[in-house]
This record gives sequence, structure tokens and C-alpha cells, in this order.
Amino acid sequence: MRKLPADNMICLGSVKELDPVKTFECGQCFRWNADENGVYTGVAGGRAARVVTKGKKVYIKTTNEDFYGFWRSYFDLELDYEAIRQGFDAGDYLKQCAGFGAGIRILRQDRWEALCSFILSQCNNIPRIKKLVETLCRCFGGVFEYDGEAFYSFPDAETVACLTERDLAPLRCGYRAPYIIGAAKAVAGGGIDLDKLALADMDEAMKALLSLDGVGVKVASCAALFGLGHMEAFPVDVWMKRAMREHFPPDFDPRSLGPYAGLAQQYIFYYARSGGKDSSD
DNA sequence: AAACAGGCCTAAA
DNA sequence: TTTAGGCCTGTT
Repeated sequence: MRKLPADNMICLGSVKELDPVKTFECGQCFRWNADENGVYTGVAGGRAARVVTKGKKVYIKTTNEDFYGFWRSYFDLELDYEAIRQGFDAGDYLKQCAGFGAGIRILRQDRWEALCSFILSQCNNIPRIKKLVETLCRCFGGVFEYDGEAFYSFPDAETVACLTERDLAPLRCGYRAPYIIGAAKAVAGGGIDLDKLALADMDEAMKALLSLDGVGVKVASCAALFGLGHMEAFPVDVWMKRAMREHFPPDFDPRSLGPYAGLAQQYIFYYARSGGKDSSD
């Protein structure tokens, strides 16, 4: 078993820039969980880490190598979110949402993991999605050790491509099983090149994703935003539909929000989901 | 117990 | 081009 030493606390910045609660609970990721002390433990990129808030600062327990080689990019630390928020120009409601959601960062998740996870997400709530993803990893992912515990990486597309619906039966993901197998085959077989789609423009990426069975506009936009790094992608689910119905004109075009529309979407979504109430109140 | 859930697909207007 | 019903499963 590969061991990852975890003896090192590195500062990720202030809560204002990276709020673990908002970032991990805003629905974009499924493998971060808080313990009773509010310490988050998560798995990404075949690594595990803990994220700890101490006062106004946020720290990650990992090696220097993994921080610079992986987590810094995963948490999108190079991007100035404050400046992007200032740049939004779409009225008081978005300002309100952005103020409320300040601290959310769009995690740069693994492309295949994001696609697969959001296929599984359809018509499910977050606890169940988390359970599905966790089971998928335990059954078919690689095991490694971190901080004396066993963790499981997300199975790569090549692995899932070789599975049958029968293999996936223990997952109990129902009609989504053939969808993820099909997507895995496309990704592993080169029918869809996620690396290329990350560099392509969003419309091209969306078009390719939508060609997959079981991937509609909502799942494709989530994969584009959270996996491919297309910050202009604007996922619209039932919560967003309601928020937009109540606060935006009927002919509102998300593209008018510019290249970071996806971040605006997260602010609006998080605000709507939280009912405008801060979880720390 | 029946309806619903952070969608998608297909069939039918 | 838009709309209804069904789909696996788990929860209420």
C-alpha cells in the first residue's frame, strides 16, 4: 500500500478567500466530509488531505510536494475571486448572493471523476450521491494510506469501461449504470478527449458531452464547470430555475455574466439552497 | 402508501 | 420545440 505522509500543515489562505464549509458544501464535490470539529477530510487526484480552519486561516495537512504539485491547483488558488466578484455587474440580487457566498471556490476536479459523478447525481440528493461515489471508489478504486487510514481513489475511466452492469449492481445506481459505463468507454477509448475539451471552447465541450447517453444539458454543464474548468458554464437545476424565475427577467442570458458566469451560478445556487441563512448563525 | 428527488430519454403533440 | 411519462432506488 502506497503511503502518503501527512505531517505538514500548509496555509491555504484566509476563510474569506477559501471558506471550507461553503466550498465543500455548495454541491460541487462529493468526497469531502466534516467531522464533529469541522475538520474536512477528502480525496482527490489519488490523494487524501485534511482541511482545518483555525481562526481566520485555513490549513491543509499534506506534504509540500503534494501541495505545490496538486492541491494549489485543485483549490484554484491562483485565481483572484475577489476581483471577479467585483467585476460582476448584474444587479443587487447577484451582489447579495456573491456577498453571501464569498469564500466559495470552484474546485478544479478531475475531469473524468466530475463527469461520472454528475451522471450519477441525476435525480438524487447529495447524501445519496456521496454514498454512490464512495461505494464506487471502494469497489473499484485504488487503495492508499493517509494519516494511518485507508482511502480509495476514484476509479479511472479505463477501469469503469471494463465493468458490466452486473459488476455495478452492488452500487445500486439503477438506470445510471449503463450511462457511466458508456461514458467510461467513450473517455477511455478516445471517443471523447476530456483533456482536449478542457482546452476547447465551452460550446464545443458541451456538444461533445451531450453526445453521451445519459448526459443532458445540466450534467454536461456541471462536468464542464467542475471538471473541465470552463468557468463560463452555467448549470441550471430546479433551484436555479426557481431563483432565476424570481430574480431575473424571463429572457435572461447567462452569457451576459461573462467568462465567470459559472461562479455567479454557484453564488446564486448556494444562496438559494441556504435560504439566505448563514450556516454559522 | 404514494410521491418525490439537484435528469434524461423517448414518444407524441 | 415543447411536454408527459417512465425509469432504479431510497426516503418521507
